[in-house]
Amino acid sequence: MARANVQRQSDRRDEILAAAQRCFVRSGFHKTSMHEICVEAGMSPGNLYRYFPSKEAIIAGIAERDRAEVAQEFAQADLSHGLFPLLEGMAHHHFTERSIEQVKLCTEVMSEARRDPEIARISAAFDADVRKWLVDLFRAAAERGDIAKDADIEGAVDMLIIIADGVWWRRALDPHFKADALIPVFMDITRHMLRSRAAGAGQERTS
Amino acid sequence: MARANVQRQSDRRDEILAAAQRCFVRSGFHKTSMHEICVEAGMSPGNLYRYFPSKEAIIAGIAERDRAEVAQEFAQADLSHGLFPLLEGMAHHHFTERSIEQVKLCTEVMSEARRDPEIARISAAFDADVRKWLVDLFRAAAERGDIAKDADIEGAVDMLIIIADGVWWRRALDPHFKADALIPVFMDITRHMLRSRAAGAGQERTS
DNA sequence: AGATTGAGAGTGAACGTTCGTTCTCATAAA
DNA sequence: TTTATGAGAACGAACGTTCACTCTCAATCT
Repeated sequence: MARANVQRQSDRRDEILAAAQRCFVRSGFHKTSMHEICVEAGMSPGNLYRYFPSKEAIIAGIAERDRAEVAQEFAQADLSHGLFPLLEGMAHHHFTERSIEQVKLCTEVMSEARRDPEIARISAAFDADVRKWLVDLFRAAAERGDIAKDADIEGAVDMLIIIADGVWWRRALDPHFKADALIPVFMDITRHMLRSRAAGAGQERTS
Repeated sequence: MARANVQRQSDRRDEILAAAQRCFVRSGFHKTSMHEICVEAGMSPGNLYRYFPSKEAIIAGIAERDRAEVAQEFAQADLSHGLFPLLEGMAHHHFTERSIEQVKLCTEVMSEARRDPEIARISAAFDADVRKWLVDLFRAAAERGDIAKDADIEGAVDMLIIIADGVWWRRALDPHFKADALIPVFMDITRHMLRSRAAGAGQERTS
Protein backbone atom coordinates (compact mmCIF):
# COMPACT_ATOMS: atom_id res chain seq x y z
CA MET A 1 0.00 0.00 0.00
CA ALA A 2 1.77 3.07 -1.21
CA ARG A 3 -0.36 6.06 -0.37
CA ALA A 4 -0.89 7.18 3.14
CA ASN A 5 -4.51 6.68 4.03
CA VAL A 6 -5.20 9.76 6.08
CA GLN A 7 -8.77 8.71 6.85
CA ARG A 8 -7.68 5.36 8.21
CA GLN A 9 -4.92 7.10 10.18
CA SER A 10 -7.51 9.36 11.78
CA ASP A 11 -9.84 6.43 12.53
CA ARG A 12 -7.00 4.58 14.18
CA ARG A 13 -6.26 7.57 16.37
CA ASP A 14 -9.90 7.69 17.42
CA GLU A 15 -9.87 4.01 18.26
CA ILE A 16 -6.80 4.45 20.41
CA LEU A 17 -8.33 7.44 22.18
CA ALA A 18 -11.50 5.47 22.84
CA ALA A 19 -9.50 2.59 24.29
CA ALA A 20 -7.39 4.94 26.37
CA GLN A 21 -10.53 6.66 27.64
CA ARG A 22 -11.91 3.35 28.89
CA CYS A 23 -8.63 2.70 30.71
CA PHE A 24 -8.45 6.19 32.18
CA VAL A 25 -12.01 6.02 33.49
CA ARG A 26 -11.19 2.67 35.09
CA SER A 27 -7.83 3.50 36.65
CA GLY A 28 -7.07 7.19 36.19
CA PHE A 29 -4.35 8.76 34.08
CA HIS A 30 -1.40 7.80 36.22
CA LYS A 31 -2.31 4.27 37.15
CA THR A 32 -2.95 3.38 33.52
CA SER A 33 0.14 2.01 31.78
CA MET A 34 0.80 2.20 28.09
CA HIS A 35 0.70 -1.59 28.05
CA GLU A 36 -2.84 -1.47 29.40
CA ILE A 37 -3.89 0.91 26.64
CA CYS A 38 -2.23 -1.34 24.08
CA VAL A 39 -4.17 -4.37 25.28
CA GLU A 40 -7.44 -2.43 25.35
CA ALA A 41 -6.79 -1.14 21.83
CA GLY A 42 -5.67 -4.57 20.62
CA MET A 43 -2.41 -3.14 19.40
CA SER A 44 1.30 -3.46 20.03
CA PRO A 45 3.22 -0.59 21.67
CA GLY A 46 5.39 -0.11 18.60
CA ASN A 47 2.32 0.41 16.48
CA LEU A 48 0.56 2.63 18.99
CA TYR A 49 3.55 4.94 19.07
CA ARG A 50 3.14 5.45 15.35
CA TYR A 51 -0.09 7.31 16.13
CA PHE A 52 0.80 9.15 19.32
CA PRO A 53 4.26 10.40 20.24
CA SER A 54 3.81 9.97 23.99
CA LYS A 55 1.44 9.15 26.79
CA GLU A 56 1.03 12.84 27.50
CA ALA A 57 -0.15 13.37 23.94
CA ILE A 58 -2.84 10.75 24.48
CA ILE A 59 -3.93 12.42 27.70
CA ALA A 60 -4.05 15.79 25.96
CA GLY A 61 -6.03 14.22 23.13
CA ILE A 62 -8.49 12.78 25.63
CA ALA A 63 -8.83 16.10 27.41
CA GLU A 64 -9.51 17.95 24.18
CA ARG A 65 -11.99 15.34 23.04
CA ASP A 66 -13.79 15.38 26.37
CA ARG A 67 -13.98 19.14 26.51
CA ALA A 68 -15.24 19.38 22.94
CA GLU A 69 -17.91 16.81 23.72
CA VAL A 70 -19.15 18.76 26.72
CA ALA A 71 -18.98 22.02 24.78
CA GLN A 72 -21.14 20.53 22.03
CA GLU A 73 -24.08 20.52 24.39
CA PHE A 74 -24.00 24.28 24.57
CA ALA A 75 -24.07 24.67 20.81
CA GLN A 76 -27.45 22.97 20.64
CA ALA A 77 -29.09 25.31 23.13
CA ASP A 78 -32.40 26.76 22.07
CA LEU A 79 -33.57 29.89 23.83
CA SER A 80 -36.86 30.14 21.96
CA HIS A 81 -38.87 28.49 24.76
CA GLY A 82 -37.44 30.84 27.36
CA LEU A 83 -34.32 30.80 29.50
CA PHE A 84 -35.48 28.71 32.43
CA PRO A 85 -36.80 25.72 30.49
CA LEU A 86 -33.49 25.76 28.65
CA LEU A 87 -31.51 25.88 31.89
CA GLU A 88 -33.60 23.12 33.41
CA GLY A 89 -32.97 20.94 30.38
CA MET A 90 -29.27 21.63 30.59
CA ALA A 91 -29.25 20.90 34.31
CA HIS A 92 -31.02 17.62 33.72
CA HIS A 93 -28.55 16.76 31.00
CA HIS A 94 -25.57 17.75 33.09
CA PHE A 95 -26.75 16.21 36.36
CA THR A 96 -28.11 12.89 35.18
CA GLU A 97 -27.83 12.17 31.47
CA ARG A 98 -24.11 12.60 31.05
CA SER A 99 -22.63 9.18 31.64
CA ILE A 100 -20.74 8.52 34.84
CA GLU A 101 -17.78 7.60 32.64
CA GLN A 102 -17.61 11.09 31.25
CA VAL A 103 -18.01 12.56 34.71
CA LYS A 104 -15.10 10.52 36.00
CA LEU A 105 -13.00 11.46 33.01
CA CYS A 106 -13.76 15.09 33.65
CA THR A 107 -12.47 14.83 37.21
CA GLU A 108 -9.30 13.25 35.86
CA VAL A 109 -8.84 16.15 33.49
CA MET A 110 -9.40 18.65 36.28
CA SER A 111 -6.84 17.10 38.58
CA GLU A 112 -4.35 16.67 35.75
CA ALA A 113 -4.76 20.36 34.93
CA ARG A 114 -3.02 21.04 38.22
CA ARG A 115 0.12 19.30 36.99
CA ASP A 116 0.34 19.38 33.22
CA PRO A 117 0.49 22.93 31.77
CA GLU A 118 -0.90 21.76 28.44
CA ILE A 119 -3.97 20.27 30.13
CA ALA A 120 -4.25 23.41 32.23
CA ARG A 121 -4.32 25.44 29.03
CA ILE A 122 -7.02 23.29 27.44
CA SER A 123 -9.03 23.34 30.64
CA ALA A 124 -8.75 27.09 31.12
CA ALA A 125 -9.72 27.78 27.51
CA PHE A 126 -12.75 25.56 27.94
CA ASP A 127 -13.77 27.31 31.14
CA ALA A 128 -13.45 30.71 29.51
CA ASP A 129 -15.56 29.55 26.58
CA VAL A 130 -18.31 28.20 28.80
CA ARG A 131 -18.30 31.32 30.90
CA LYS A 132 -18.55 33.62 27.90
CA TRP A 133 -21.24 31.47 26.38
CA LEU A 134 -23.34 31.58 29.54
CA VAL A 135 -22.91 35.32 29.99
CA ASP A 136 -23.99 35.90 26.40
CA LEU A 137 -26.93 33.58 26.88
CA PHE A 138 -28.09 35.44 29.95
CA ARG A 139 -27.64 38.79 28.22
CA ALA A 140 -29.82 37.55 25.38
CA ALA A 141 -32.36 36.29 27.90
CA ALA A 142 -32.35 39.71 29.53
CA GLU A 143 -33.08 41.28 26.14
CA ARG A 144 -35.94 38.84 25.72
CA GLY A 145 -37.26 39.87 29.12
CA ASP A 146 -36.81 36.45 30.72
CA ILE A 147 -34.71 37.93 33.47
CA ALA A 148 -34.14 41.38 34.91
CA LYS A 149 -31.74 43.59 32.98
CA ASP A 150 -29.92 44.62 36.13
CA ALA A 151 -29.35 41.09 37.36
CA ASP A 152 -25.86 40.15 38.53
CA ILE A 153 -25.14 38.02 35.48
CA GLU A 154 -21.41 37.62 36.04
CA GLY A 155 -21.86 36.55 39.64
CA ALA A 156 -24.64 34.16 38.72
CA VAL A 157 -22.57 32.57 35.95
CA ASP A 158 -19.59 32.09 38.23
CA MET A 159 -21.80 30.44 40.80
CA LEU A 160 -23.48 28.19 38.24
CA ILE A 161 -20.15 26.96 36.95
CA ILE A 162 -18.98 26.31 40.48
CA ILE A 163 -22.13 24.34 41.23
CA ALA A 164 -21.71 22.36 38.02
CA ASP A 165 -18.16 21.43 38.97
CA GLY A 166 -19.23 20.53 42.47
CA VAL A 167 -22.06 18.32 41.24
CA TRP A 168 -19.76 16.41 38.92
CA TRP A 169 -17.23 15.80 41.65
CA ARG A 170 -19.99 14.47 43.88
CA ARG A 171 -21.21 12.22 41.11
CA ALA A 172 -17.70 10.95 40.55
CA LEU A 173 -16.94 10.28 44.23
CA ASP A 174 -20.28 9.10 45.60
CA PRO A 175 -21.98 6.36 43.56
CA HIS A 176 -25.16 6.75 45.60
CA PHE A 177 -25.46 10.45 44.95
CA LYS A 178 -28.70 11.33 43.19
CA ALA A 179 -28.05 14.58 41.40
CA ASP A 180 -31.54 14.90 39.93
CA ALA A 181 -32.96 15.36 43.41
CA LEU A 182 -31.06 18.63 43.52
CA ILE A 183 -32.49 20.05 40.32
CA PRO A 184 -35.42 21.83 42.03
CA VAL A 185 -33.03 23.48 44.48
CA PHE A 186 -30.72 24.32 41.62
CA MET A 187 -33.47 25.92 39.53
CA ASP A 188 -34.78 27.78 42.54
CA ILE A 189 -31.48 29.44 43.37
CA THR A 190 -30.78 30.08 39.69
CA ARG A 191 -34.03 32.00 39.37
CA HIS A 192 -33.24 33.81 42.57
CA MET A 193 -29.74 34.82 41.45
CA LEU A 194 -31.09 36.24 38.22
CA ARG A 195 -33.80 38.38 39.80
CA SER A 196 -33.57 42.15 39.79
CA ARG A 197 -31.05 43.66 42.17
CA ALA A 198 -32.85 46.96 42.41
CA ALA A 199 -36.12 46.14 44.12
CA GLY A 200 -36.36 44.84 47.64
CA ALA A 201 -39.24 42.62 46.58
CA GLY A 202 -38.12 41.13 43.32
CA GLN A 203 -40.20 38.78 41.23
CA GLU A 204 -40.75 35.71 43.32
CA ARG A 205 -42.08 32.45 41.99
CA THR A 206 -41.03 33.07 38.42
CA SER A 207 -42.04 29.55 37.49
CA MET B 1 20.50 2.55 77.26
CA ALA B 2 18.53 4.47 74.64
CA ARG B 3 14.89 3.76 75.39
CA ALA B 4 12.21 4.05 72.76
CA ASN B 5 11.03 7.61 72.85
CA VAL B 6 7.40 7.49 71.81
CA GLN B 7 7.04 11.28 71.86
CA ARG B 8 10.03 11.72 69.57
CA GLN B 9 8.70 9.00 67.33
CA SER B 10 5.43 10.86 66.96
CA ASP B 11 7.21 14.15 66.34
CA ARG B 12 9.29 12.55 63.63
CA ARG B 13 6.18 11.25 61.95
CA ASP B 14 4.71 14.74 62.00
CA GLU B 15 7.88 16.18 60.48
CA ILE B 16 7.76 13.64 57.68
CA LEU B 17 4.11 14.36 57.05
CA ALA B 18 4.82 18.09 56.93
CA ALA B 19 7.65 17.56 54.45
CA ALA B 20 5.53 15.23 52.35
CA GLN B 21 2.70 17.76 52.39
CA ARG B 22 5.00 20.43 50.97
CA CYS B 23 6.05 18.05 48.20
CA PHE B 24 2.49 16.95 47.46
CA VAL B 25 1.26 20.53 47.19
CA ARG B 26 4.12 21.29 44.82
CA SER B 27 3.93 18.25 42.56
CA GLY B 28 0.89 16.19 43.48
CA PHE B 29 0.80 12.71 44.99
CA HIS B 30 1.94 10.80 41.96
CA LYS B 31 4.67 13.05 40.69
CA THR B 32 6.29 13.19 44.10
CA SER B 33 8.93 10.50 44.58
CA MET B 34 9.96 9.06 47.89
CA HIS B 35 13.41 10.45 47.24
CA GLU B 36 11.89 13.93 47.02
CA ILE B 37 10.15 13.48 50.36
CA CYS B 38 13.39 12.20 51.88
CA VAL B 39 15.30 15.27 50.71
CA GLU B 40 12.56 17.59 51.96
CA ALA B 41 12.51 15.84 55.32
CA GLY B 42 16.34 15.74 55.49
CA MET B 43 16.30 12.01 56.00
CA SER B 44 17.46 8.85 54.27
CA PRO B 45 14.92 6.51 52.70
CA GLY B 46 15.87 3.69 55.05
CA ASN B 47 15.10 5.80 58.04
CA LEU B 48 11.90 7.21 56.61
CA TYR B 49 10.61 3.69 56.14
CA ARG B 50 11.00 3.13 59.86
CA TYR B 51 8.17 5.61 60.37
CA PHE B 52 5.89 4.80 57.44
CA PRO B 53 5.53 1.39 55.82
CA SER B 54 4.80 2.72 52.33
CA LYS B 55 4.12 5.77 50.23
CA GLU B 56 0.41 5.01 50.37
CA ALA B 57 0.56 5.15 54.13
CA ILE B 58 2.04 8.65 53.93
CA ILE B 59 -0.70 9.72 51.54
CA ALA B 60 -3.32 8.30 53.88
CA GLY B 61 -1.67 10.09 56.79
CA ILE B 62 -1.77 13.35 54.87
CA ALA B 63 -5.41 12.85 53.95
CA GLU B 64 -6.39 12.17 57.52
CA ARG B 65 -4.42 15.15 58.80
CA ASP B 66 -5.92 17.44 56.19
CA ARG B 67 -9.46 16.31 56.82
CA ALA B 68 -9.04 16.66 60.56
CA GLU B 69 -7.71 20.18 60.09
CA VAL B 70 -10.69 21.22 57.99
CA ALA B 71 -13.08 19.53 60.41
CA GLN B 72 -11.61 21.49 63.29
CA GLU B 73 -13.12 24.66 61.90
CA PHE B 74 -16.60 23.29 62.43
CA ALA B 75 -15.91 22.47 66.03
CA GLN B 76 -15.29 26.13 66.83
CA ALA B 77 -18.60 27.32 65.39
CA ASP B 78 -20.59 29.64 67.57
CA LEU B 79 -24.30 29.99 66.86
CA SER B 80 -24.95 32.55 69.55
CA HIS B 81 -24.81 35.51 67.18
CA GLY B 82 -27.26 33.88 64.78
CA LEU B 83 -26.91 31.47 61.90
CA PHE B 84 -26.13 33.84 59.07
CA PRO B 85 -23.25 35.70 60.67
CA LEU B 86 -21.79 32.29 61.50
CA LEU B 87 -22.24 31.10 57.92
CA GLU B 88 -20.73 34.26 56.54
CA GLY B 89 -17.72 33.85 58.78
CA MET B 90 -17.33 30.26 57.70
CA ALA B 91 -17.68 31.23 54.05
CA HIS B 92 -15.02 33.88 54.46
CA HIS B 93 -12.79 31.39 56.16
CA HIS B 94 -13.40 28.72 53.55
CA PHE B 95 -13.23 30.98 50.51
CA THR B 96 -10.28 33.18 51.36
CA GLU B 97 -8.50 32.46 54.63
CA ARG B 98 -7.71 28.83 54.06
CA SER B 99 -4.30 28.77 52.44
CA ILE B 100 -4.01 27.91 48.78
CA GLU B 101 -1.69 25.10 49.85
CA GLN B 102 -4.45 23.44 51.81
CA VAL B 103 -6.87 23.97 48.95
CA LYS B 104 -4.52 22.27 46.52
CA LEU B 105 -3.92 19.44 48.93
CA CYS B 106 -7.66 18.98 49.26
CA THR B 107 -8.03 18.59 45.51
CA GLU B 108 -5.28 15.99 45.58
CA VAL B 109 -7.14 14.08 48.25
CA MET B 110 -10.37 14.26 46.27
CA SER B 111 -8.85 12.91 43.09
CA GLU B 112 -6.95 10.23 44.97
CA ALA B 113 -10.21 9.15 46.58
CA ARG B 114 -11.28 7.97 43.14
CA ARG B 115 -8.41 5.48 43.10
CA ASP B 116 -7.37 4.48 46.58
CA PRO B 117 -10.16 2.80 48.60
CA GLU B 118 -8.56 3.84 51.88
CA ILE B 119 -8.57 7.50 50.86
CA ALA B 120 -12.12 7.07 49.60
CA ARG B 121 -13.09 5.77 53.02
CA ILE B 122 -11.48 8.70 54.83
CA SER B 123 -13.01 11.16 52.41
CA ALA B 124 -16.50 9.67 52.60
CA ALA B 125 -16.42 9.61 56.38
CA PHE B 126 -15.39 13.24 56.40
CA ASP B 127 -18.17 14.21 54.02
CA ALA B 128 -20.74 12.39 56.11
CA ASP B 129 -19.49 14.16 59.24
CA VAL B 130 -19.68 17.57 57.64
CA ARG B 131 -23.11 16.90 56.28
CA LYS B 132 -24.46 15.73 59.62
CA TRP B 133 -22.85 18.64 61.36
CA LEU B 134 -24.45 21.15 59.00
CA VAL B 135 -27.88 19.54 59.18
CA ASP B 136 -27.74 19.63 62.97
CA LEU B 137 -26.58 23.22 62.87
CA PHE B 138 -29.48 24.24 60.66
CA ARG B 139 -31.94 22.32 62.82
CA ALA B 140 -30.65 24.18 65.85
CA ALA B 141 -30.93 27.45 63.94
CA ALA B 142 -34.52 26.57 63.08
CA GLU B 143 -35.22 26.02 66.76
CA ARG B 144 -33.71 29.41 67.49
CA GLY B 145 -35.98 30.96 64.87
CA ASP B 146 -33.14 32.03 62.55
CA ILE B 147 -34.67 30.13 59.67
CA ALA B 148 -38.06 28.69 58.81
CA LYS B 149 -38.86 25.34 60.37
CA ASP B 150 -40.14 23.96 57.10
CA ALA B 151 -37.06 24.91 55.12
CA ASP B 152 -35.51 22.24 52.89
CA ILE B 153 -32.52 21.73 55.15
CA GLU B 154 -31.22 18.56 53.52
CA GLY B 155 -31.34 20.05 50.05
CA ALA B 156 -29.69 23.24 51.22
CA VAL B 157 -26.88 21.37 52.95
CA ASP B 158 -26.21 19.24 49.89
CA MET B 159 -26.05 22.35 47.75
CA LEU B 160 -23.78 24.17 50.18
CA ILE B 161 -21.32 21.29 50.24
CA ILE B 162 -21.35 21.14 46.47
CA ILE B 163 -20.68 24.87 46.25
CA ALA B 164 -17.85 24.57 48.75
CA ASP B 165 -16.23 21.81 46.71
CA GLY B 166 -16.67 23.79 43.51
CA VAL B 167 -15.14 26.92 45.03
CA TRP B 168 -12.08 25.02 46.20
CA TRP B 169 -11.56 23.47 42.82
CA ARG B 170 -11.77 26.88 41.21
CA ARG B 171 -9.29 28.25 43.70
CA ALA B 172 -6.92 25.39 43.00
CA LEU B 173 -7.12 25.66 39.22
CA ASP B 174 -7.38 29.39 38.63
CA PRO B 175 -4.80 31.51 40.50
CA HIS B 176 -6.65 34.71 39.55
CA PHE B 177 -9.94 33.53 40.95
CA LYS B 178 -11.21 35.83 43.69
CA ALA B 179 -13.50 33.75 45.83
CA ASP B 180 -14.40 36.56 48.21
CA ALA B 181 -16.21 38.38 45.41
CA LEU B 182 -18.68 35.49 45.44
CA ILE B 183 -19.50 35.68 49.12
CA PRO B 184 -22.45 38.09 48.66
CA VAL B 185 -23.95 35.80 46.01
CA PHE B 186 -23.26 32.83 48.25
CA MET B 187 -24.94 34.38 51.26
CA ASP B 188 -27.85 35.51 49.16
CA ILE B 189 -28.66 32.07 47.81
CA THR B 190 -28.03 30.50 51.20
CA ARG B 191 -30.63 32.76 52.75
CA HIS B 192 -32.94 32.02 49.86
CA MET B 193 -32.55 28.26 50.18
CA LEU B 194 -33.36 28.37 53.88
CA ARG B 195 -36.52 30.40 53.54
CA SER B 196 -39.92 28.90 54.22
CA ARG B 197 -41.20 26.54 51.57
CA ALA B 198 -44.84 27.10 52.48
CA ALA B 199 -45.48 30.70 51.52
CA GLY B 200 -45.21 31.97 47.98
CA ALA B 201 -43.75 35.24 49.23
CA GLY B 202 -41.04 34.21 51.66
CA GLN B 203 -38.97 36.60 53.72
CA GLU B 204 -36.93 38.67 51.30
CA ARG B 205 -33.95 40.80 52.29
CA THR B 206 -33.22 38.97 55.50
CA SER B 207 -29.96 40.84 55.90
C1' DA C 1 35.08 7.12 87.05
C1' DG C 2 35.86 4.74 82.95
C1' DA C 3 34.89 0.87 79.98
C1' DT C 4 31.35 -2.02 77.95
C1' DT C 5 27.14 -2.98 76.03
C1' DG C 6 22.89 -2.91 73.46
C1' DA C 7 19.18 -0.98 71.22
C1' DG C 8 17.17 2.87 68.81
C1' DA C 9 18.21 6.24 65.11
C1' DG C 10 19.96 6.88 60.82
C1' DT C 11 22.60 5.96 56.30
C1' DG C 12 22.95 5.20 51.38
C1' DA C 13 23.96 1.89 48.01
C1' DA C 14 21.55 -1.62 45.77
C1' DC C 15 17.51 -4.39 44.43
C1' DG C 16 13.70 -5.90 41.73
C1' DT C 17 10.06 -4.08 39.25
C1' DT C 18 7.54 -1.22 36.33
C1' DC C 19 7.10 2.06 32.98
C1' DG C 20 7.41 4.78 28.76
C1' DT C 21 9.71 4.32 24.78
C1' DT C 22 12.48 2.46 20.84
C1' DC C 23 14.48 -0.92 17.79
C1' DT C 24 14.36 -4.68 14.79
C1' DC C 25 12.10 -7.42 11.99
C1' DA C 26 7.86 -9.56 9.60
C1' DT C 27 3.80 -9.03 6.64
C1' DA C 28 0.97 -7.61 3.04
C1' DA C 29 -0.79 -4.29 -0.05
C1' DA C 30 0.43 -1.54 -4.28
C1' DT D 1 10.16 -4.03 -5.21
C1' DT D 2 8.67 -0.60 -2.32
C1' DT D 3 6.27 1.11 1.45
C1' DA D 4 2.67 1.52 4.89
C1' DT D 5 1.32 -1.33 8.70
C1' DG D 6 2.10 -3.97 12.49
C1' DA D 7 4.28 -7.07 16.15
C1' DG D 8 6.88 -7.79 20.13
C1' DA D 9 11.31 -8.17 22.33
C1' DA D 10 14.34 -5.16 24.52
C1' DC D 11 16.17 -0.85 26.62
C1' DG D 12 17.23 2.44 29.99
C1' DA D 13 15.58 5.30 33.42
C1' DA D 14 12.95 5.94 37.50
C1' DC D 15 10.55 4.28 41.13
C1' DG D 16 9.33 2.30 45.77
C1' DT D 17 11.51 -0.45 48.83
C1' DT D 18 15.08 -3.18 51.37
C1' DC D 19 19.22 -4.38 53.63
C1' DA D 20 23.58 -4.46 55.69
C1' DC D 21 25.77 -1.36 58.13
C1' DT D 22 27.22 2.78 61.21
C1' DC D 23 26.51 6.10 64.74
C1' DT D 24 24.80 7.79 69.27
C1' DC D 25 24.11 7.54 73.86
C1' DA D 26 22.04 6.05 78.15
C1' DA D 27 22.26 2.03 81.11
C1' DT D 28 25.18 -1.31 83.21
C1' DC D 29 29.34 -3.38 84.84
C1' DT D 30 34.08 -3.36 86.88
